[in-house]
Amino acid sequence: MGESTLRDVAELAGVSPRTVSNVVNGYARVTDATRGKVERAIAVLGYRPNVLARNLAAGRSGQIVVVVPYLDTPYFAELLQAIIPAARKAGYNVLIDQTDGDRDHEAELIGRGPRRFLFDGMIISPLGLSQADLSLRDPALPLVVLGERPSDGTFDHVGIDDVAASTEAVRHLIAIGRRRIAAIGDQPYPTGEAAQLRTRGFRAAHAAAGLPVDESLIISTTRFNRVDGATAMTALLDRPDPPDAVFCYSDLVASGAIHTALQRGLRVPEDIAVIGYDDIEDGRYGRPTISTISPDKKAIAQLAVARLMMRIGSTEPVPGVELRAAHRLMPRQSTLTDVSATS
Amino acid sequence: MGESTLRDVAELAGVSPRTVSNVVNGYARVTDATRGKVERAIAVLGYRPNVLARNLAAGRSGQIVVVVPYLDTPYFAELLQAIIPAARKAGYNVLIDQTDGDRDHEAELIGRGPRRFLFDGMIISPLGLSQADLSLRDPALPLVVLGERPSDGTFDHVGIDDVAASTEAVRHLIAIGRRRIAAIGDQPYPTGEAAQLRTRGFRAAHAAAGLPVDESLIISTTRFNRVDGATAMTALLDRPDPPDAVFCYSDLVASGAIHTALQRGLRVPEDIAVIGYDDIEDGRYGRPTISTISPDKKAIAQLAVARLMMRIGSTEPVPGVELRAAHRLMPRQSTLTDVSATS
DNA sequence: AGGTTACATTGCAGCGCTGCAAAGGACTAT
DNA sequence: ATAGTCCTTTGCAGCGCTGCAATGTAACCT
Repeated sequence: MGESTLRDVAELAGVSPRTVSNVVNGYARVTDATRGKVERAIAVLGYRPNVLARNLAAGRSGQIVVVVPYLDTPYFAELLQAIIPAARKAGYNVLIDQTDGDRDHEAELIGRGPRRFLFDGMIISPLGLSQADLSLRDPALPLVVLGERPSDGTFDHVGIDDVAASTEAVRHLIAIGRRRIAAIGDQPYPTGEAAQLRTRGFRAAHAAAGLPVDESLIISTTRFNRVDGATAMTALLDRPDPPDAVFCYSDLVASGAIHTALQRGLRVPEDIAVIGYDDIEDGRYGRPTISTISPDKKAIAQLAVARLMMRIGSTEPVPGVELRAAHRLMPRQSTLTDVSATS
Repeated sequence: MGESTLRDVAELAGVSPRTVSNVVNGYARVTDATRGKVERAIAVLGYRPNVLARNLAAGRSGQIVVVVPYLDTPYFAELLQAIIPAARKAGYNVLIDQTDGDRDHEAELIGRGPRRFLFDGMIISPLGLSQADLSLRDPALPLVVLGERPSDGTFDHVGIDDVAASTEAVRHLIAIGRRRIAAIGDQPYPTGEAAQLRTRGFRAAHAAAGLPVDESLIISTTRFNRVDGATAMTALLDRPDPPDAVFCYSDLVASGAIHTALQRGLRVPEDIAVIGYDDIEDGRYGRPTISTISPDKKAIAQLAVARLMMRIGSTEPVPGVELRAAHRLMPRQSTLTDVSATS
């Protein structure tokens, strides 16, 4: 059996193709009798609508694209897991694009590329793109930005309050009695805005507690992964005056840092407490479990998708908004010795 | 400016729409003069072809879908990185689908779902699907299977020689003088075929060296990740007679196992040697670097894409073939003490 | 020169569906 | 009985492109 079309169904059901279309789309008022006939015909023929034709006729692709720097970074993988069902529910298929954080690749995607027809809108987590670059985009592209690139007023931005979250993380370290606190993950250059916000929180928590900040304990990294954490931790522990706690800008960094500490025979958290950021699944199962800042990924996904749908649906330009999802401090074994319940 | 169409370009260039189409597609013989005119018009109008319309007219979607159980598993992420460019080069866009290893989800994808129109073919790495399930698929779907589900003759299968690779891995452990070798990752049930092949290699290497296999050293796991490795290693080290080497069925498992060993104050590889499988990037940068079996991911990707293109292009049913990509043993620090060059 | 070949270019029809607006039919109000 | 109202169903045209086969024209052959 070849594929049957709307017309075939219409013929078999004895109605017009348009009516079949109405039934298929749950449109308008269709009498139960008609609906029954059509549905029976659909079942008999095994008809399924041709998405391609539908999209061409409707002038949309029915797909959105989610652009992330790295696919194998658990945080993005988990975020995608939240975005995909949200988009499906809204009737959209999700394309995934990995950019490796490459500026040109990202720029091409938000520009007027030929692939533009494949998606109706984009959710992007930029890495290489600077604030200025973002404004050079195709203005006709409905866009929602994740992470830390505040909106220029023409697109939406969804994120958590990084400064507040970071402040909480460091405040937690102070609360458990640590005084020499290091930070791993600063990125003191234009595209490192996300990192800089965390550094601001780091400072803010110190200020609030009346503690001085030892600038030499703020370690920069180019990425946020295990190796970076391990390397930075090695440098910290090689010092004559190592820290007694570390605030890592991602759970992967924390994981690498803990690994190094353990390898050196240090106890975590007794000798050195570690807190991460992102609340990735791995951190909930390792030993020790990793204390972290848990962004509400589901909320981020839903906000992003909802805004994007709105933008896609609207003909007028929509002013950009800043949306904040919730976050929670999750104390676990890497900062507490008496944690029984984890998760 | 709204989007301009083929017709607009044709009008401006003073040729027929069909000629513009020919130029755009690099088709047929077009005189340089005509091509020049058309290209100039395209540039002036900023024309880009509407992929949707093209696909509808051509009766294809221009997309293939790659189905993997987990997106955040580095092996799959890296494989995807190889597949995507290969598919793009062949003029196809890649959709990515994660199934969580869920049988029903996988079954739906290879069946006659409504999303079928979104892709012309599928590359799937099944996990929940049994051999029998695979044969229940939509026969009209061009399909290439990765991993260990040998072809039933109607689809292609691309993989490496798991038995041979596993044998090499264990032979390596024997060659460096180990005699009590454990295996972590067996899955003695129908969908665990991949794991079972590795266990076969494990046995084969023992047999070839005239060593007995201690069955109690073969540890089963449900998945292949860090936590599984850590848990299994804990069990092994708690024994009165712990092994002096471990063959892990993935690098993630190896990573978890090494983590546990180090945490217990053991030296790797001196006290216990560990070898993994997959050659993921993380294993090349950790401490110690992880010895592993490196499947030629690029070759796997290229073979899979090439076969799929062939299937898509062919109208006749194509008999399924078994394709083997190369693999290499990569000795690194976790099995050798004097390794200087890693990679 | 007449006929053939070769090639660049074109026209037609339609992929399968939807937007729009009108037609048809049943029913109510006067 | 006639006009008006409401709701279901329909027809038309076309989204932008390509497959196919045909057209026209220039170059070639004998």
